[in-house]
Amino acid sequence: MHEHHTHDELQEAVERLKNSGVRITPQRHAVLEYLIHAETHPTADDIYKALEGKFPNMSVATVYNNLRVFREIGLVKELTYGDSSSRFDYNTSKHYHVICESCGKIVDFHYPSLDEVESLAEKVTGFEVSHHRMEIYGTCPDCKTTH
Amino acid sequence: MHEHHTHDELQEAVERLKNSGVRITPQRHAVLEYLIHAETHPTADDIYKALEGKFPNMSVATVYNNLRVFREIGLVKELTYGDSSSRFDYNTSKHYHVICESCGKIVDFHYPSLDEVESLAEKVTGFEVSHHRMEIYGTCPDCKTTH
DNA sequence: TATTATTTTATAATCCTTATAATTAGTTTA
DNA sequence: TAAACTAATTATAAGGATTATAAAATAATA
Repeated sequence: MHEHHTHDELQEAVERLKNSGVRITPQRHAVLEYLIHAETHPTADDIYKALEGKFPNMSVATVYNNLRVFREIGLVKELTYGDSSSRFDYNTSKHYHVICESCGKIVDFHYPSLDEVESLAEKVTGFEVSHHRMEIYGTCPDCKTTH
Repeated sequence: MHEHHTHDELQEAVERLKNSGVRITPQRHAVLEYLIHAETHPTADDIYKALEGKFPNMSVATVYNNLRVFREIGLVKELTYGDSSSRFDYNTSKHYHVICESCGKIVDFHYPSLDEVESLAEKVTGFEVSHHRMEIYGTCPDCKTTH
């Protein structure tokens, strides 16, 4: 999903963590690295299973803890769709998601942020708007042809 | 949230259920009625608690079952935000939601549907788009002043 | 009214996520 | 570098929302 993740991106993220007073442990580093290089939007369990080989003793709680830390710092976004578990997305640039209702595939979709919607919402509701989320649902090319 | 819910709206919904071969039981009727007249976007447990007086023996499973039936027919929309439980919204007209990050209040917000976003997504991703969801987050007037 | 299919109920089970407490391991300071 | 301090990890249990199950009740139909 994220086109080019150079080593620099991981380094940058590590620096940002350090500056926030977060320790860089091997497990934490691995979770972060996995997220940055992920071609998918993994669940906590996906990450846990993927790192099982490298860290046979790692606890699921560690994955959740680290994801929370990353989220609080703003490195990672938590995506809550209808299905059971949250998905996690490394925050590169602002983008939206297109989700296949048949197979669950999630594809990034870049679109200029909907600023006017936000400002109209402020006017109409009196809220002080901070951000918004949007997802688009449909059927992906693979699922269209496969029947 | 929904400005005027005449008796007709409930009747219409009941008809739609009947036409889909769904039986109208007292519990089902009550859940539906509650949703239509709700000023909030209740969770399954909200509904369960609200109907406790009328139906002391009703099971939570019944609430969930009926909400699923309503959702499958399209009468009701399930909203999944970051927090633990889903919220349910009776589908009147298309609208969006503005959510207070401080107190959790949900306010309806009408905006012309983002058709161009959908069609661009189709072009770029090759998906056959069916619909989208959008929520706007911020601080509500009450929470702004109360600080 | 008898039959059939659906719905409700009560309960248990499941799944995801968080809490807890003990242990381990980074980090800092002397 | 070693000691001290603090944070992170682990293993486990607990929590909460939702779903599954099977028996009992109820609605629809003939």
